[in-house]
Amino acid sequence: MSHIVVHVDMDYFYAAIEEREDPSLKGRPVVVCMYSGRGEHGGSVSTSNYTAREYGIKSGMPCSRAIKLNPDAVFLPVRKEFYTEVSDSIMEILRSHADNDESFEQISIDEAFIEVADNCNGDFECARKLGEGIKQKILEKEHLTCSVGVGPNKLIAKMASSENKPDGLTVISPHDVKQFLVDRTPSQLWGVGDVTTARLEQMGIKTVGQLASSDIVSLIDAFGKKKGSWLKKAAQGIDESPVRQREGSEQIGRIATLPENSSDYHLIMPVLDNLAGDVIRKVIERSVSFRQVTLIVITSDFKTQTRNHTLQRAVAEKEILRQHLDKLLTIFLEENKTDIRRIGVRVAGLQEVSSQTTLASYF
DNA sequence: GCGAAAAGTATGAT
DNA sequence: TCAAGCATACTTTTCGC
Repeated sequence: MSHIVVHVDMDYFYAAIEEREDPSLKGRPVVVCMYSGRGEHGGSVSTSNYTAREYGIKSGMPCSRAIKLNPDAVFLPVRKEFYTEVSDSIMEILRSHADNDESFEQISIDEAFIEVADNCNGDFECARKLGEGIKQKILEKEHLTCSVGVGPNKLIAKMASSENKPDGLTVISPHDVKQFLVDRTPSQLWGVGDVTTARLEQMGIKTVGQLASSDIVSLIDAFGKKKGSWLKKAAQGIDESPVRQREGSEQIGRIATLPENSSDYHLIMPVLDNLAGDVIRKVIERSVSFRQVTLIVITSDFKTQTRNHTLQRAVAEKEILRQHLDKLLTIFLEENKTDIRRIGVRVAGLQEVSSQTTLASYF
């Protein structure tokens, strides 16, 4: 049987939660910020509610710019752990509507796909009702709205959910896919960002329809084999990637802005040490160990560089992580003169810590 | 010179 | 002009034979 994918996207998630917690915020522009600690307003906008968006305030924008756009807006710092709790509760609802546990895929703190072809016996009208049911349940349980998209694959479902925001529900049946896509801009395709858009424009491709009928060879020429052929298929509404349960992220990282740009080990290492502690905490929580350690450096010219080390065996110890980061940083500072603006840690090559004792006591 | 692993970069969404 | 903190996919380089 063919697929029916439902994509659920929470509306202005962080800001909506803050509104819910403090009803006096409703109707006012609300901006949730990630502060860098550089001056009073240093940082970027994480999420803004729709009232704030009317003033042009949106994700990724410097907070200082948001203030200029509306000095009367309410600015709040992100409370990630709290939002994660709310997210977990919502994901539970979504998971319960999927065909089975394997047919649920959370892709971010506020978005997920579910496959419902079996539950709906291939019927898109049934999927619409299921989507309405999900919206209702989330509203009852968490007092939050979401936008839902239904489509024959993840790509179309994701784009459909963006179609009517906020609090929308859009169903695109296989028959509607071509019309749905043809007049869109390539940037509306999920996976096409600024860089890809600019290159397509250079090639004279301004609509998804044009992309769909453009020459695969020239696309591969410009974007490489994988991305080139993906673009052509996506433009035709074809996406075979399955909805699959993710076991949790493949990497765990933390990054922060230094109090000032610097190349001084004594200023940078303590910051790095704190980040390493955060990472280790998450590692322990997930009960995993890691084999790769990466130092992330963003220099004062905003270029990102990474330095990596692979361990002999997977570990989960703070001291070992610290040691390797220290070495990577020292080498980096020896080889580079540009000041550092932001510093980060990432571990990867994660493996489940097989708790032998637990297993043994179980049997 | 090969395939695999490691290292490093580009990209994207919130 | 001002620019956060994540994760993933992809590409290039190095390693082991």
